[in-house]
Amino acid sequence: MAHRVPDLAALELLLAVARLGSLGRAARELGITQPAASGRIRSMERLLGVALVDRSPRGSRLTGAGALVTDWARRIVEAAEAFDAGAQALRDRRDSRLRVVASMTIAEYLLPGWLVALRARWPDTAVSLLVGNSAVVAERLLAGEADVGFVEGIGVPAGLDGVVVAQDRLVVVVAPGHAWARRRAPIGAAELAASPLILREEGSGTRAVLDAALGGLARPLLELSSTTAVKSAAVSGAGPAVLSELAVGEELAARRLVGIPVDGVRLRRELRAVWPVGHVPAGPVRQLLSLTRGVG
Amino acid sequence: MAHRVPDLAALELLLAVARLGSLGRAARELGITQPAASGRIRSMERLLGVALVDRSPRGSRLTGAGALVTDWARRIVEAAEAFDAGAQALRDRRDSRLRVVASMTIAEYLLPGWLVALRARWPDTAVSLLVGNSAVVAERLLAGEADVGFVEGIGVPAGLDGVVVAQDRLVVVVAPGHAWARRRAPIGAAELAASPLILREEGSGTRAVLDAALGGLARPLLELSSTTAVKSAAVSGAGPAVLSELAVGEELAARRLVGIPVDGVRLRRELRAVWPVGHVPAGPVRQLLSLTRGVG
DNA sequence: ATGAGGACATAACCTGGGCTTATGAGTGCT
DNA sequence: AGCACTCATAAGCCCAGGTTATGTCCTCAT
Repeated sequence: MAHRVPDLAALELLLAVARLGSLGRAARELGITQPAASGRIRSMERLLGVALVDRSPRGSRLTGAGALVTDWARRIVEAAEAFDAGAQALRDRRDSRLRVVASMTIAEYLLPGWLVALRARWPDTAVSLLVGNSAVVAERLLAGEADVGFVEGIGVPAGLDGVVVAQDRLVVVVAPGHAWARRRAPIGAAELAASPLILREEGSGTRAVLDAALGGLARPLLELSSTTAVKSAAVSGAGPAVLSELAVGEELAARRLVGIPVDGVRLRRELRAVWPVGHVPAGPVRQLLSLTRGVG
Repeated sequence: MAHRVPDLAALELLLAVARLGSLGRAARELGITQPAASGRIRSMERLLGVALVDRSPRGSRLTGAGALVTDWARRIVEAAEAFDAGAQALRDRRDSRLRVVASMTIAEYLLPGWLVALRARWPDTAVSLLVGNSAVVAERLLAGEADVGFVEGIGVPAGLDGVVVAQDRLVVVVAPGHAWARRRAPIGAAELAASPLILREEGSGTRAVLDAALGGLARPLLELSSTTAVKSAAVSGAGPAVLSELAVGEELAARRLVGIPVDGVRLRRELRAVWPVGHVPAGPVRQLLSLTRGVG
């Protein structure tokens, strides 16, 4: 698989060429020499079997295929940037200026994007990240070992203040081929509770919200231990699944999964930024919050 | 940037270790030796500055940080698979069994996912891909140079039959900091037509749909020549933008953009699979359609 | 207890991709 | 004409990452 996809450096080079219109300028921007860039693009074209750029004595322009490939490449590079931002935070365990402690869902799906944005606007803010459930978040904040926390759930842990930064909604999804994908009427609470569903295991946050909403009645068709596994099962048509909207945003947009409207069930939960009471967010914390809520 | 992100082979190895629970088995699956896998994981941990797997004499299990990193890595690998599927199709432009011609939006956002699924289920189907507007799609199909086409828009070009495979909806989006992000009431047609918007250039499919819906009245604040540019401008807070839901699914899920409800304007458009009249879809075409509509 | 087997680590060696510098050739502006 | 810009080619160097061969540790079955 990896054999047929150019490496990240090559993809970034391609994006730079697309943006700057010249191999040489792209090379300079990436800190390599022009022949290196030339060779890299050439070997990428050989790998893909498609001409990507039109060279001319006064610059290089993408071919039609090149434009398409560049768009696919951009997806990879963006995912890599999110990875990098998250990894960077994970690496700087202590002694960094902004210490974040967050729940798994937020750390997985939201934080990388925020960190990319944070670094774009305030490149000098060093961020560290710790992952844990609500209890861990509260403990670290109150011990002064973290500057800001993110939790999902109904309330704010004792001793903390907070604001809602996002809504998470659980959604019922099925593969496009499933019978439910063609129904017009929303599903009611009773029917949902009676239907066997693909779910996270008991004890997970997602499962807890669903059980609470239904009154502890969710019937498992499959119980899987990771969000990804649930998603894969649903995509492959095993049955209806209940998942965080955050986890399936891409699948819904691409129609690999279809969302089924639900009626009479409260499947929202708030995602909150939290901090010790009295500690008014300032400095880096405020910067981060401004990105998540758009108040800055 | 690329310096701090492991290469794709390393990320795939990490996913394999997570799945199989053993360095050696993961190595075997990827066709390399155990010491190579061991070294690769080690150098990845050195690069990230975080322990990713717990080695024991009876297997390897992910650490907490490792699980998080693995999830981020999965995003990159999935993007790479889509890239590969698209590139493969582009490469086999000639002499292949399933020749697809599609519009830009579909080729960029939907086809890669379909092709990954197609290859997973029918690995021997060689796919080729050509991109063009509706006229090009019709021309190729009628000339017998393509087996199936995908178009976006209101109707089916003359001489072709088709089915709707997905709905595309134009959405109005703003950055979370924009004033509209906090309004409760939907925007009406008149207000939308009166507001300066970030738009694709005139002549693009997206712009055509918007102009038609508003009666040719859209007021540009910025006119940009690519979907990506419009998206970037909107994310950076330049103003409200109108974009295909497909293009912003990820940004909406991650709350980098906020969708504004619109009232009284028909912003849907159908995405259709098309073929020459009389040509009942069969073989590979039918396989592909079964993935897009879930009827197979 | 003791030996077999699996899993990971270490060591020594080898190969090739990708970088660099140096240079040539085509185009257009002044 | 000549400068300034583009990209291509050639020759040489370096090291990341692979391989084979071995060592250590644990567990399980005889």
